[in-house]
Amino acid sequence: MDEQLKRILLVEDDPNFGTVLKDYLSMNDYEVTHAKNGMEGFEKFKRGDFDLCILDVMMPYKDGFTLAKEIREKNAEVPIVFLTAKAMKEDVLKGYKVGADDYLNKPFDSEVLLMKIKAIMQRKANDTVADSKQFEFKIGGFDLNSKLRFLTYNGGEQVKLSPKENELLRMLALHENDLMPRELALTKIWRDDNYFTSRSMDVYIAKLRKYLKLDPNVEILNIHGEGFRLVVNQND
Amino acid sequence: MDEQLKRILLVEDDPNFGTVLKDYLSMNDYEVTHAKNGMEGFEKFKRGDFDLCILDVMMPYKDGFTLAKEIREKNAEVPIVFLTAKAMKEDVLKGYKVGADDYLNKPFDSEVLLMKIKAIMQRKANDTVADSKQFEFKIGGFDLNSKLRFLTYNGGEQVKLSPKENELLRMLALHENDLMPRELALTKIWRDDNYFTSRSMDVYIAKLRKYLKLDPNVEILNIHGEGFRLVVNQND
DNA sequence: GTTTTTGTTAATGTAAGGTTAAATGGTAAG
DNA sequence: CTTACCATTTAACCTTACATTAACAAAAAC
Repeated sequence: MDEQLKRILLVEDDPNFGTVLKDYLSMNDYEVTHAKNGMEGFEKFKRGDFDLCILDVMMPYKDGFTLAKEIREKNAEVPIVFLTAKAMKEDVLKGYKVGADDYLNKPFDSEVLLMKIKAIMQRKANDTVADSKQFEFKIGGFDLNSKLRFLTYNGGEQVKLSPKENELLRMLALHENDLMPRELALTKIWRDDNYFTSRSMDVYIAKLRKYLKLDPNVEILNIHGEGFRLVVNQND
Repeated sequence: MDEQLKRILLVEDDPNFGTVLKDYLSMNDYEVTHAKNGMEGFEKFKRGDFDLCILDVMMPYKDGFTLAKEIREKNAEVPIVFLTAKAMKEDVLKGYKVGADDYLNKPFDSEVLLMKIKAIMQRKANDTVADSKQFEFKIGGFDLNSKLRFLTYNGGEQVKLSPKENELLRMLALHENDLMPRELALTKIWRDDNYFTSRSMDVYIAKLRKYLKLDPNVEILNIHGEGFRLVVNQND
């Protein structure tokens, strides 16, 4: 699998500071989603798949702590960093109680932020068993090499797969004969769950079905409203 | 099984406040049923299946306490939260005596309400053994896979089931050879008990009977005015 | 025997999924 | 700088799946 860009959710209501910070992080090879308030932040969090959340503490409607708590309920793993203007001790305590991974006082040195981000990502990378590391699959008569992105049928011709084709087929293979929820592929591969990504996914399902037609025992079934199922019949 | 939306019954006679609150909760991903007085509240409670009740204490004809008592008679589990304008101590006591889970004084911070709701739902989620987790059933010669929604007869052809077919058959299977009350399926699956949902359920019973005809030892019997019974005869 | 409940089939409306082609956007070659 | 190519998204349109409602028949209760 190619190195995915690390994704950061930045929730910051100050438009100037937020934009500057977003640009700075983008320039340093992070993919940044910027939400302008707590509500928006939570919505975006639910729809995406983030490696780190940076939350401003002081926000108008929903403060950073409340947001952090909501995020923690959905996901116990994702690292959270708080930004705060004033360094009040009780706030810091509150933050760590909610499961903060770090704390930064505004104004802060942007390089310090980068280093901290790097450190946090690495720390997490180690103790995360991470989404299965399996990259080779036997699917009926096919062999999928997900690292090199190709599919072979009975040792014959290799079909090259595009990145999306590859990841989608891999995710189906990880759930062989079982349900692969639509939502899972959308949040993990497309990193967004909406009408258009869903349409896009259908296009890719069609492409995969075309490839898999070679083996009549392999098919991708739809489970209406739930997702897809890669089934392999053994009628040998 | 997919995450069901949590359902809230809101009983509040003030139309303005009620509507605003309903909208606010809806925006936060709750499915809200709004009743404008105690009578209506009780009717709707009986017909639906709610995860939480929010009751205004001061209501014209039937006050919140009386309503709460009636609700408790029907269901000892469902969490109840009272809304009250004045914070009179004896009222609070009365509320807890009726089995309140929490108390909120108007005007209240809407975020506080959200947090309390979440906390209560979680608390309940833990001590609820939750509706059976069984998803595979043997019904005479049939195998029902309720997660992937299909029915197999003697290991042969698979029939795909629609979500409603699947849930209904699963509920029948959970009560195999016993009465499955009409009302149970309607409140649990259709989440509403009225003439039309009842007719709809009959339609689904007919569909299931068609599927089950393959095995002469399996049938769905009606118990007039009560419900249905999935019987498996062992005349081997 | 009349009313209520249930059985069954068909009609309707809506949402989800399937398919194809064109638009977009990035990247490498010319 | 322009062109050509590729992966992906967007758009349009079509098909299928599903749930509800209607309409009428049959059975049970009263």
